[in-house]
Amino acid sequence: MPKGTFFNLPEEKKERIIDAALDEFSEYSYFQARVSNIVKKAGIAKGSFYQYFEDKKEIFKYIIDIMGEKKLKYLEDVIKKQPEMNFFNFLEELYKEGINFATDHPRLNKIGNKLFSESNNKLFKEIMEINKNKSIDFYKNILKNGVENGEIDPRIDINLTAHLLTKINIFIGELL
Amino acid sequence: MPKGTFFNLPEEKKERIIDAALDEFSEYSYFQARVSNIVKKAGIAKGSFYQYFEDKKEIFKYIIDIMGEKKLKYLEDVIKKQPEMNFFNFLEELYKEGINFATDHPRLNKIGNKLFSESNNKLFKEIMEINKNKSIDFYKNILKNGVENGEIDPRIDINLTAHLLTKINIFIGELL
Amino acid sequence: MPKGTFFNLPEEKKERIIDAALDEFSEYSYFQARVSNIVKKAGIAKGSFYQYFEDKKEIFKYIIDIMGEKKLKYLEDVIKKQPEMNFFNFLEELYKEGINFATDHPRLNKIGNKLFSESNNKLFKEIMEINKNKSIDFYKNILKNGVENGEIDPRIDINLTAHLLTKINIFIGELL
Amino acid sequence: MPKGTFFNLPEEKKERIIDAALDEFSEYSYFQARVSNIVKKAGIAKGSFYQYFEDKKEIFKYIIDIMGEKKLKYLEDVIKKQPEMNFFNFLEELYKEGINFATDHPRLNKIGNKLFSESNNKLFKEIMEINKNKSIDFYKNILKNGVENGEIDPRIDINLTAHLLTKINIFIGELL
DNA sequence: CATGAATGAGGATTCATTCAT
DNA sequence: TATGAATGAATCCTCATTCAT
Repeated sequence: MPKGTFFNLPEEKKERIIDAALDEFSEYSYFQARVSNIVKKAGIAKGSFYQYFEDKKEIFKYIIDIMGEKKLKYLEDVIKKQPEMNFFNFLEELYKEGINFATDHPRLNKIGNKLFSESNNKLFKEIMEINKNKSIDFYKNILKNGVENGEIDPRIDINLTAHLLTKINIFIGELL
Repeated sequence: MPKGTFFNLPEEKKERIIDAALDEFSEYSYFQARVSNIVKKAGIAKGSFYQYFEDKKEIFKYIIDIMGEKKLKYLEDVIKKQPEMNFFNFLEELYKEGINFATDHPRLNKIGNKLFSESNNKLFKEIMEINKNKSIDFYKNILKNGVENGEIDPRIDINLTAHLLTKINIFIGELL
Repeated sequence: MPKGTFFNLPEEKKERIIDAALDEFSEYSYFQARVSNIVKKAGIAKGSFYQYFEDKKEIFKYIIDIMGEKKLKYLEDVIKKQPEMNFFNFLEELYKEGINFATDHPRLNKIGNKLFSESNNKLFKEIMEINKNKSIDFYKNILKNGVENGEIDPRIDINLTAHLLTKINIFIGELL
Repeated sequence: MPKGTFFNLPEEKKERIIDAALDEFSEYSYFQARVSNIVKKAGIAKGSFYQYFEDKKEIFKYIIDIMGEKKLKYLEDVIKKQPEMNFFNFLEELYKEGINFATDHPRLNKIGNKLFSESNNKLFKEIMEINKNKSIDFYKNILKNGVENGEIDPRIDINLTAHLLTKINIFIGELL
């Protein structure tokens, strides 16, 4: 999370900074992304950057957080309606909203795609402090429900399928 | 292409170098990969490296080339038999061999996957001097054939479909 | 000396600031000490700090001044009684009070110790604009008296001895 | 310890670098010392510095090591003769050699003095990874011997006395 | 051809101080 | 007077590439 100083900033400035970071991180991988590019694009001093964020890692994680929240907003309505739907309709709706998200937020989509492909990197795991993948967990849950409701063949490998569904998600995102 | 000096090297040494590069580029992205790691693993001097290769870019492209050739070997037989097959059998065989390749050459497979995900990067395009994708061109060709033979609906968007088939290829590679 | 604004401050605030500076300078050397730590501990704004003090140098010198005054208070009574004492009793009393001071004001004692060890540093001398040491001068004076009174062998090197007595002072301070 | 590359350097260059480091660390505290000053004085490129030493910490520790070894050479002969001497003669000889060391190596002496005064600093302990002080341990040992031989009153506090003897050592060093 | 030392541009980060309100 | 955001020079360190032997 950014430091308090960041949140005290006028809305316009915060947006300029986030926008600059989105530009940078959607174009370059975390390691290729340059703090100096972000501050240049945002029109702030280098020193200021470090008053808002602990380090490069922090702004990156913040951008990922924003992505998570934004995506959740798209999926929320679908998720609420889950009880009324069968598994396959639900999946369909989920993907549809995923596509909407990617269309509306192309830079976040790009970042998300990179994220997955970098997530195997040892150093990267350290940076993100992520061990398990939220997305995979999400699918595991709904798969389990599907099995319990008798909509899904209980012989499937839930773990593998969740992994697969996540990959398909990414796959679709990359097509956009 | 490596300099002449590289090809004059004893087979064993060349292999050691390629092996080291494979290790490095399959573990790290092009930008994260370190020349010094490669020379250390290969057990050669830094100066020697630059007598074999113009720069980091060059060895990377060379590895990609090797990958292309190796993959081609897997597909060659299938491609030869294309005239005797209908489009969909052909596709099936193609994928099967693709899977064989990925299984036999896990490091090359990893590099190939990374390649695709980095290929959007402006800087990366410059590095690779690649604008068009060989794989996509390949699928375009066989799609065109399919259309001509009446096996494929001529209303499909060949470009898009070729793109899609390539992605599916990558997608499968990532699952392995 | 602090700016006028500092002295206009309510007593309680002034003390908070001095206390924070004492904490910082007793824990860290002048160069390791951070203005931002002082303002944080004092609970004032950074801008305010620079309305009270010209710069870091100034608050440091001010702390040193306070130390000098406080120490003087301890020694004053002894000094007054100097005429009635012989040199060696006087010295003894001086050291006794020095120990009392160090015990009562551990942070100032720490700062004083550091001061001496840094005082050789070229940059530091510039900061302190000190070339001669008050303490040494003080001992020179009483040594001269001692010689005049016939209590001390006139063949001693007054300069050297004054230096030595100062060092012994520090030495004792460091033991506490 | 420096990297191998440092030891491969021609004697003259190694000396130039050590000399530059001695200059810097004897004038400035570890934190004030600047790598850029060292390389400038040594006449080497910044990048070269980092091929010889992992970081600033490492060259500092190396200088400390050199100091330890050099000092040991001075004390070695005295220590060998310990069995033939009584405790107080031994101590005297030890101090004499300590003075010789300080006179012959004024910069190392300065660094040693600083070392002790900084050794209380939390950050500094981390840098040095020193928890117990070699010097104090050394004195504890010879004190124990003295007690066993009946030369020293067994009622003394060995710990405290060792500490005191070390301080006196430093004290003398600072006088030179 | 082989070697490994030399180089320096460029990166992230720190912090005293200034500025605008 | 009080505030805290803004600044940028200065710091340590990295690494692809060049150079001299």
